[in-house]
Amino acid sequence: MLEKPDRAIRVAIVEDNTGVREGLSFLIDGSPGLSCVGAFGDAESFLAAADRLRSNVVLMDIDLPGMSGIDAARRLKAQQTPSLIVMLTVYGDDEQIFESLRAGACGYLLKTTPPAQLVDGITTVYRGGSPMSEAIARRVVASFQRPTPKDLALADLTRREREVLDLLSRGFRYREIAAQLDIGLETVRTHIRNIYDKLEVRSRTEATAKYLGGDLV
Amino acid sequence: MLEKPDRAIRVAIVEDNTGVREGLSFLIDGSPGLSCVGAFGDAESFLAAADRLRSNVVLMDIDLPGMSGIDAARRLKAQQTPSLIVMLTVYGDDEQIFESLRAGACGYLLKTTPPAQLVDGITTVYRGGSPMSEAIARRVVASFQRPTPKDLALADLTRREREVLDLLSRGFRYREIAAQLDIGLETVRTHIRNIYDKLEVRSRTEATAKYLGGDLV
DNA sequence: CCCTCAATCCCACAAAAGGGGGAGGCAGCC
DNA sequence: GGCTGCCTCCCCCTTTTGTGGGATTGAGGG
Repeated sequence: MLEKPDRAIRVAIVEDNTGVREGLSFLIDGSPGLSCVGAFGDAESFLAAADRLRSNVVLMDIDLPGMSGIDAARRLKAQQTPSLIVMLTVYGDDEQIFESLRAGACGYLLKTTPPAQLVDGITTVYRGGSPMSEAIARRVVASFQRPTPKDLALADLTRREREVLDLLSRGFRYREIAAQLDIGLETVRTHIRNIYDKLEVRSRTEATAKYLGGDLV
Repeated sequence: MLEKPDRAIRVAIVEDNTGVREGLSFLIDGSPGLSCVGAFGDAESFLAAADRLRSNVVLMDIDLPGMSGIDAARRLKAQQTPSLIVMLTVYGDDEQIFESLRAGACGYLLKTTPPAQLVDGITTVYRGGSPMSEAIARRVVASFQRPTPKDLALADLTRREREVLDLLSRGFRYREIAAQLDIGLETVRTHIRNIYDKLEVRSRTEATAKYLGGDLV
């Protein structure tokens, strides 16, 4: 039952707007090397069909009637189906970007993406890349940069204290830290007390949270 | 003192290999809209000159004699100079990628990047994007996805145990956890023992690392 | 009814961590 | 020469954790 050339990248579409959906389907089938193997108006019907589709790439809208595209991505990942998911949406707010990536999306394109770049994005994700609209990529990258409230406090730490804190946050015991730095256990304790003073914390876990910038508490 | 057209993107290069450095300089000056305003063989001399360069984009090698490109990026960010930093290196290991991004890099390109895409990357980062080689982008995106080895172990935890683990990972003491859950201290201890058993860890920090999916150790 | 399991609590002991104090050596600075 | 900051180590003590054994209740299933 071959309807399409076998080597083409099998693309599925989940998009509730009929016009957009058909436009995408048309674009994909009109692109050499790409084949649209399914187009769905909601996440539920897509998930129901996902198994037999054997799609390589899924273009997923986020704002769908019923289940959201993000939840759909999560479900798809939970299944055995190893599709590459590219979110295709009008929203570019941090919340949805990071939720999507956590849910397993490999790419994130805005609907303003020109057709040629959309096609390029599909081949890119299939090649092992992660297509993202420019502004999206910047936000993703920016998320790695510590907002630096911690850097201020951490800036007061001496070199040695930083070393100790680093090891401390990795879970090493005092004696293990002492061994690694080749100093005495009491010295480690002194450093740690000074670190706690400067960071205004009272335990290893709190210090780790501050060090890693994770505002856990 | 205008040596170059004023509207060109001012690009600085930090790269210890002379041949590569000159090649990059040549490429940039030969690209319309780009101007190489400085090329340095080490981080120190670049940082010393950074103020007067007024570069918009810095192409930064990582493996340099003396200070590493990552440290240089950190320093540059610490200065007031608001240059956009694009790492350009042969290394693509996770450690260096994420350290670079944390240090403030806005892009990460491998040296295998073709000249045309390199030029494109410079304009992209100047436009507000974050150029990354395909494999790099995928790693960055993948870092958001909980590797889910933890989910498997975590799946065995009971509802109560999850609650305790969550509080435990936030640094609360046993008695504080007990108070919040309105149970006895001994019960908390029992839960924690069971959690440690199931997660196969022996300390709070290890449990936290597994819970947060952060492979700290 | 018996069994399992989650959830609760208890005792005891050892190891680790946290908090107070003090102190010496050494480098750099005024 | 004094002063300061960093690194180093020591004492004593309390609190918190980790580990070993238990036990009881209640819900749910075979």
